[in-house]
Amino acid sequence: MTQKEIAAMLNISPATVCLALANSQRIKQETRNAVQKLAKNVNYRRNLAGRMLQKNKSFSVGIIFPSISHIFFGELQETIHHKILSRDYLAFFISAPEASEKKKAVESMIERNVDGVIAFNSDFELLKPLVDNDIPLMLYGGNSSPVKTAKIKHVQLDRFEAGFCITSHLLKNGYRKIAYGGTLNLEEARCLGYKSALMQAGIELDENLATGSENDLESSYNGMLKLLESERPDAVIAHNDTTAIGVIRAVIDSGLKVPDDIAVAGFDNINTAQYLPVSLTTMGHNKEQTAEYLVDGLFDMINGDGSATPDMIMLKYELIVRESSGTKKITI
Amino acid sequence: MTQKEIAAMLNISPATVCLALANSQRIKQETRNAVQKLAKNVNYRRNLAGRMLQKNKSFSVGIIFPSISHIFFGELQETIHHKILSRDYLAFFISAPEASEKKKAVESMIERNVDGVIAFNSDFELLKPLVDNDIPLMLYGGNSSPVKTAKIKHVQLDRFEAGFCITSHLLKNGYRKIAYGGTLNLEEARCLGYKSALMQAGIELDENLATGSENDLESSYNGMLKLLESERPDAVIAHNDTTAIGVIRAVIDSGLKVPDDIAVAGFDNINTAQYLPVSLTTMGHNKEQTAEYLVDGLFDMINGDGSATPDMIMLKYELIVRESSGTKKITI
DNA sequence: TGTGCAAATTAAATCGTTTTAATTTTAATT
DNA sequence: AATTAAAATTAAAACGATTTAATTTGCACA
Repeated sequence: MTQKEIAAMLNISPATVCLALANSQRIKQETRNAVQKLAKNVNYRRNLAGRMLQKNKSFSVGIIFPSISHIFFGELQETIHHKILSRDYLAFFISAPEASEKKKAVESMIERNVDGVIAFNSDFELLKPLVDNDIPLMLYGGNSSPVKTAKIKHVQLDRFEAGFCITSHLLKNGYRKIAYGGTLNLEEARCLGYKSALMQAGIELDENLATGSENDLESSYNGMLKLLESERPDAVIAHNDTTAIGVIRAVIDSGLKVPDDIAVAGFDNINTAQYLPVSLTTMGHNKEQTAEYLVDGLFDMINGDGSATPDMIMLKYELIVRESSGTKKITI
Repeated sequence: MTQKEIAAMLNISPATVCLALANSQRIKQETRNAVQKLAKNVNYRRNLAGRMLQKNKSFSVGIIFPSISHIFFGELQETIHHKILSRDYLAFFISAPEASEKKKAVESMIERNVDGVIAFNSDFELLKPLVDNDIPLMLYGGNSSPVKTAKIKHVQLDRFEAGFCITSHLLKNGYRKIAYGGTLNLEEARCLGYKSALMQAGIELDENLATGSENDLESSYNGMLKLLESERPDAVIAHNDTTAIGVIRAVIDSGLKVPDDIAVAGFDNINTAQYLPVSLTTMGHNKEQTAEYLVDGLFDMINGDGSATPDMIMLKYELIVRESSGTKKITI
């Protein structure tokens, strides 16, 4: 059923139908009622393709994740999704771990005329085509854009501070031999914070004291098992909470105890963290607020000039101490 | 940049450009090359709105979940997503816990002309408008459709068997007072299997022996704490793995041990289940295979007549025994 | 130099909605 | 009844890609 057909049924013009459906004042109340009533009766639903073409908008936004199955992003997705839906928009979620997939995702978004994009931890270079096509872009983490446009906003995360804080926490509690659960990348702020805190305590960073694993469960579990064959750290800072779960399990399977033998901490404060049999010490931040800023900021750029929301915010992490990091037992 | 503009630049007709871009044999190789080369140079990207309108297809499918943040669905989503992407389609994921939200989601899908829908655990009645609009529908769980069309397929889950199996497992290991972690709904197959196994062992179902909680972490945690105030089951069958995590934590916080004092089991075998500090006994099934059937079946209906894939498959669960269910210690 | 046939190209319509500018209708005023 | 202003409606074009049917071009052969 199309507007044209409705028009024919009522012996009026398609233009009138269109305006009446939009409840325009230009159309007599009586006519509007008639159109709306008939539309309802015949189950009319406007065709978005036609609308998109005419309006040059798609009423959808794209969300590019490194991985949807990463629990933390799943949690964010739910909230983001909700806020987008309430604006009568729909979201294309794309999980694109690899650069080549990200590139393809970006092409897809342009083809589909998305009205805006939120991208997580992405290399700006890959997102550039969006900017070239004047598509509002909201960045979360990742490297910051060298370009300054009215159509770009950022959520930065104080990962240096977070790495520093969690390391200091462990140091304060007496742990000295603190390993990194994941790939120790000294280009990354989190790792720099870790290094900096160690240095301040007079401890030299040992690059071998890391699992070197990917950030999934299996890999971090295996990485930790392997590390324990040659080293015996008294604490581990995991790249994130999921990684931490793998690390803890490896400690247990090596016949050791968390936190008595080895303390473990993560990042993100995923929902399960506090309910784990060994609850998890972690650096958390407010996901609800993050999602809100991401979506509000994006729509500010889509519907307005972007001036109603800040161009950048810096998210602070907060230390959440739980069972997985106790106090180092002094062995005499 | 549009096809028309490219046509103007080359002094040929838009029709030729369109055909050349589709690499049609009808166009001379030489012309095709010229068009494709120019298109690449000027960064031409076809506009999907125009294409949608003409083809009456959207090259996108809708996925309706009860909740994206439910870890199990997150895991499925990743796989499904991947398989859809590889077909040059995009997916709208909608998380719609409430009936009203599902209804809205369905309207959205129709408006947007999705080429097919996968719906999880949904009441068929709510999905009916899709069928009326001839949109291929793939159902996972939920109540089965009373309608038989070439455009509907099902994945059924043998939840009765699963409930029966996990309960039998616990009974066999000596547990007698087995509670249900969640809302005991005797309309639901899982619960019926539970009841049936109990009956077979000569145990009467005690409807009070349930936490009565929702299926999120917090609610199941609180529900279990509450239950422990009045009852002391020796095992708990949780509605799913996430629920099980909440239950286990409640047991621990009540000063009891899993599985020594209380055994716990779940459903779904989420990725974390085997890595938890107390690894989880659960009823699992092959997610990869599930996702494959869902997507293959859907596209079989979208692009073909649906005859290449079965109209219904029944997924069997498999018992995975881990630490959370030990053997009941005999107290003399 | 035509004739016929195949190959290559194109004009024009279509998909459904929206919008602008123009037209028609209605009502009010003289 | 004529004039004018306001209100209501509408014709027509536009968005961009695709497709069908028609036209043009090229080439081989007589």
